[in-house]
Amino acid sequence: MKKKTTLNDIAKTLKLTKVSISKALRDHPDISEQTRIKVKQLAQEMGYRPNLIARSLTSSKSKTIGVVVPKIAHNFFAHVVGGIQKIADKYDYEILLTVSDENEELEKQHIESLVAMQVDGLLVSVSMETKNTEIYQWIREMQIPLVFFDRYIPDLGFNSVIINDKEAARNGVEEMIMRGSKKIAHLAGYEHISIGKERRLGYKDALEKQGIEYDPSLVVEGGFGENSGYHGFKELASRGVEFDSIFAVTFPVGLGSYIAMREVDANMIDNIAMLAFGDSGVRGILPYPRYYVDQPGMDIGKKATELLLKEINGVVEPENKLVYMDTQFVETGKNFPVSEKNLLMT
Amino acid sequence: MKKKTTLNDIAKTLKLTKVSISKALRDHPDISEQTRIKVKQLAQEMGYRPNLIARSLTSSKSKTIGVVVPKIAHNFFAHVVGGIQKIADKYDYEILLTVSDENEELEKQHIESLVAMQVDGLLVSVSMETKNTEIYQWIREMQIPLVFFDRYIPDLGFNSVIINDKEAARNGVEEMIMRGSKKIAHLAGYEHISIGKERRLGYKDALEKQGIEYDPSLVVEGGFGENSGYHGFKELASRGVEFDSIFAVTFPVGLGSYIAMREVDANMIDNIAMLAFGDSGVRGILPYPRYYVDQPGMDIGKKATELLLKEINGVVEPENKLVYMDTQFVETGKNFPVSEKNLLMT
DNA sequence: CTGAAAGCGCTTACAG
DNA sequence: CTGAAAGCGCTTACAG
Repeated sequence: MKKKTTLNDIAKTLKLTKVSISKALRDHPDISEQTRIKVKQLAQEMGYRPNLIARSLTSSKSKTIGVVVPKIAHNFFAHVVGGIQKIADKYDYEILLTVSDENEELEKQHIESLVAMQVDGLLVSVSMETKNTEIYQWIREMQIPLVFFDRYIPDLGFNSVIINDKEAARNGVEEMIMRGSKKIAHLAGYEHISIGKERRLGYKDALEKQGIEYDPSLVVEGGFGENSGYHGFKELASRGVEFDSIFAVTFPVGLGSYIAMREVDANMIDNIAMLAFGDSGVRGILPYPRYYVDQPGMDIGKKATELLLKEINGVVEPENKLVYMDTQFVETGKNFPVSEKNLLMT
Repeated sequence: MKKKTTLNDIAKTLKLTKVSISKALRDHPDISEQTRIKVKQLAQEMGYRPNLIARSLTSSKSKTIGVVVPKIAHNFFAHVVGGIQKIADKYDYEILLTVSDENEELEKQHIESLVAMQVDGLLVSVSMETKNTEIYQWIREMQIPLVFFDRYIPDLGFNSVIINDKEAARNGVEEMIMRGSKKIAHLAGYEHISIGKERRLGYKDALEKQGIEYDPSLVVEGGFGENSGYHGFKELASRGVEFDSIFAVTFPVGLGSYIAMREVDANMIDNIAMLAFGDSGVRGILPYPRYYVDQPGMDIGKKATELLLKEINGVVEPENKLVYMDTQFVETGKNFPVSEKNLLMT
């Protein structure tokens, strides 16, 4: 790499000192109109760009946000990251993006190196493996701003931007029941992860409200990816219990179960109704899931980033607040008519 | 934010100097066994983490890679970013991710600020608006390592990791013809973007090879997003020309055209065969596109990153080399049987 | 209006 | 084996 031109380079050819150059470039009132113009012109000619690393070191602000997502190649998280980007752009922050791949150790390592890189704050969605909260307690002690999104750990003193998982699950399952579902299986997420726990509670609530008895043999617990859905369905099928519908904890789980379903009995596809959290990103075109809870990924990303920036600027205090984003129950091809206004505007 | 402990903090409580601490922590042979142990223990207790910003300033290596993608909430790019991450993790680099949103000006701004942040190298996929190449020439002059992926600008002296767009398009269109397509419309991308130009050339080649006359009224030029597909189809339909098949330059274009198709005549859906570059990420389940060119997003990301790291380490010279990644022609539900081994392993 | 001094947290090269 | 010096590129606070 070629050597970049520095304040000193400009200073020398102008027989001034780097301090004056620094001031001139930042329109400091100290500097006279004419030298300011002269300086800026030369800076331009010499292709000067401030070294932001050096600036960070003096200002102890890096204008950088660290992000940890469990997965990136998944519709929902990709949209969240898109939202984060939009707000970051607006306020002139850059994003250090890391992916935990649902791995607790990787998550911890990434957080540590982001902190070592002096990010001004962190945005994290917890991996499905994470059980040890030490690293987060340390972040809290260090008073490093952090906002959770989608998957959070409660009672650690951090704000979280999430959807109302329990409520949305209850509503979704009730809608299925009103549309004729009688025996609804649940491919559930781990209980120790917020979304797994809450969605399952919503499922139970819906059954109770509709006077249907909760049957544990209709529930299979697992992770949040396609593999879990695939094996979850196989497990379910092997139990020999009857069901006419499935509530999948995430879209990937629904997708995995659908693939398993094809193998077990292709006819099921038309006869088993499926509800999932999240969609494929190809709205209304995919026949599965028949019903889904539309999660506003981009809005979650935006909101979480705005909140984090407020904490960074000391406008908002970190606490255990949960900020809920609205979701929508969608019946494929019905209340989401495919038309121009639903284009993703890309 | 609480003040982090520094080398000096450790030095003081140990009545040593920061230099010795620095050496001790990095296992420099200068330091005696016992003080090394003492230092490390105290560092641990005091929760010391090196300030990577400071280290960057002295070492003039930031261990950071800047990435510019046109879109992030799109299956293909999300997979590419996933691949970039994997390799970055492996070699202990962090990723500064930016999104140009297909906007030339934003792209330029992001590149400038990434350079100002002293990234060790850049990975970029050019926005569909980009016509001015000045910023890239400057990058070249500054000898900052840069590798293009998917969408590149030729003859600027950078290596690019791409698919063989022309070849894959030719092959795909020929496959359609062999399956009975006779009049294939093309929703094409802009000519000034590599993938737009090459895919169109492939389309023409296929027609020629199969003895079908090229008909300009079957080609609509536009961008690479859903909107372009939507309006492209409407334009096509308005021309009153006959066609039995569509070749869409990207998956989003195919999706947009499909939505428009539904509006114009829902029956078309079963009668018009569609070929697109890229898929939905929900392999084999979506009825559209009937045919697609499977683009190995993750592999492209990995390969581009590996190449970039080699340039950063001076092992590979930047030149105008094009590295091609393999693609595969897929007929939905046919040569991509839905089964466990096709799970995305998530 | 311009400059000399000090410092951000670290590393490298040179003394002792 | 330990330390004093110098520097990475910038900014802040204080003199003149």
